[in-house]
Amino acid sequence: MPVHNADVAAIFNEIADLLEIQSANPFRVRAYRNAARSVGEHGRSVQTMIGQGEDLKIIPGIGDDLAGKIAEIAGSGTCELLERLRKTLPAAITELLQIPGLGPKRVRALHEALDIQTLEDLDRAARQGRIRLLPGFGEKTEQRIIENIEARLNKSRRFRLDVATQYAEPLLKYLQAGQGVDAVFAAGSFRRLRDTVGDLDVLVAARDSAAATRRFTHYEEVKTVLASGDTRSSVVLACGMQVDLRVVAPESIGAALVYFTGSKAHNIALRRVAQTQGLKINEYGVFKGTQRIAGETEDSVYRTIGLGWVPPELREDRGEIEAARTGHLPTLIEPGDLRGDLHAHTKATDGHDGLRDMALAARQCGLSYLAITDHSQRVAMAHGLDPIRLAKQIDEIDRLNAVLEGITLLKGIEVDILEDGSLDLPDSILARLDIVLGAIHSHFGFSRARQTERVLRAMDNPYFSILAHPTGRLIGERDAYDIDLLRVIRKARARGCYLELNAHPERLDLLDTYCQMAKGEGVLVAINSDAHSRLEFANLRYGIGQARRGWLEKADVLNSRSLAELRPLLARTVCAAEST
DNA sequence: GCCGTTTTCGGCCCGACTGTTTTCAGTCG
Repeated sequence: MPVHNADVAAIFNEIADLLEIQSANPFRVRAYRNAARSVGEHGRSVQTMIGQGEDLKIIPGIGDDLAGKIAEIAGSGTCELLERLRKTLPAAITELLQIPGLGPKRVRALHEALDIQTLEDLDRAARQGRIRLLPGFGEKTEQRIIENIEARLNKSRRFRLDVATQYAEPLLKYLQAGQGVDAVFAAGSFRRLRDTVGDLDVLVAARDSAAATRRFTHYEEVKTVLASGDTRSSVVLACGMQVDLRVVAPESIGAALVYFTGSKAHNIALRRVAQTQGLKINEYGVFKGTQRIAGETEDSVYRTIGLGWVPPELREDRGEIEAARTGHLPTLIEPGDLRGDLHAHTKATDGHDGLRDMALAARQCGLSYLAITDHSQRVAMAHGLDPIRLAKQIDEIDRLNAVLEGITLLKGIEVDILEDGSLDLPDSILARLDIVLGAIHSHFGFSRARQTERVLRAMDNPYFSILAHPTGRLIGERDAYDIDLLRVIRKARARGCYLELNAHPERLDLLDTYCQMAKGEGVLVAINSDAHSRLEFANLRYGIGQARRGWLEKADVLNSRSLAELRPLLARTVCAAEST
């Protein structure tokens, strides 16, 4: 049974949760969380590494013990420590930690005092008013628990794109190796590079559909077969993700791809266009009466109804049909278009690697400049920089730039935007930087008006360059804070500053629709990795995907500029503010 | 449980906020 890095990460996270509820050494807990993140984001499969005799300890945060546990998980699918912990605490108890406001201490108290083991137990106890009676709990907490459980039940489970990728890629490879299989494609939201994926849609072009279907339902990660017919089948994988398979004849693959890539809205719009021309589109092709006139390729489908081929990322019925008809489809940004990265951390704060390693890794990814933007002092948990430590880092970067070849480090900061919109560091030190990212890391609950004013005021600072992760969302964990982004975008234009599209797959923030909005307002977007280790520049691919969904072209992206072109664009911030 | 240019032990993540209290524990980032 293949074990993916995401599986190891899930086990380590569960161990961390259970240890925390048991009040274990917090540093031990953190070691498991670090390891979960590190393994989950490691570019190479740990199982493959073990198979090839490689040392797991090259992964940050993995030492002797955890390397052993990874080997154990890779071999058996589980871990003795986890099994032991599950015997002392009910397995479902970790899901209680998902409820905002409930941490390890309260979960433990709820378990010990009221024998609460599951979300259902929790919901019942809250509605019966039993929780408010416990020491340390009150009416407000009880009410919040009820609300948060409701919010949770209404959300169907979706997988983050990077997690879905880890499960999808091996499955696609497995199906491709089947006998008589012409081609295999992922379709649906996965192909459109949506930030999360519900069900995975897979398309197989094969003559013998029964054989292809059989191979699919016998995939070793299949837990449940929901349906299994000649051309269509659905399964649930061990990880909980549903996969829908459709097998079509090779001559229909183009039409099937269009149909199963969607989106639904895009398909409806396409069919409407066809209808006006007396044509019909379905998953088998484009038809004039009963005669099939296209369908082998996607391009043939679009061309036959008078449209240009639409990149999958644009297929949301957000204007792409009209653009395809009039020849105004954008030439979307490509991974190779990025010349630099404007957001990265080092071990001076919460990153894993030093300046030099980060610089070399960025160069390795084909980038020619990298902004070092560690946290500012307010983010105490990350050991944020105060003016003295930042000044030291500035000097270090100067020294390093003198010897580095093929890459330039920019001096920057990810400075906290404080409650009143002021910045967490004095202008005297910001003035020495090449770039200032402003970011919100606290008070997510402000009203829309207050949150918006806070950010607008921050942009008044003449050194402010880029608003980092502009909505603060963490996919599947925390909603975006309430903010009027159109006003923010217009302010950015007036002030000569920019918005970030944070490429980390748990953020992908700016969202696609706001990218489109920024583009419409003439504000450039910076696609940044927010790398916390030298391995995380690979995340830029997810940022590019989201940018493409947001219609961004090379010219719309700040860091598609060469360093020489970039510098005046960053300098303009000061001029623009001073002239206002 | 990891890590190491004060290196094999002892440090690692601490300030702010909330809701509960009446001086603070728990949670969050």
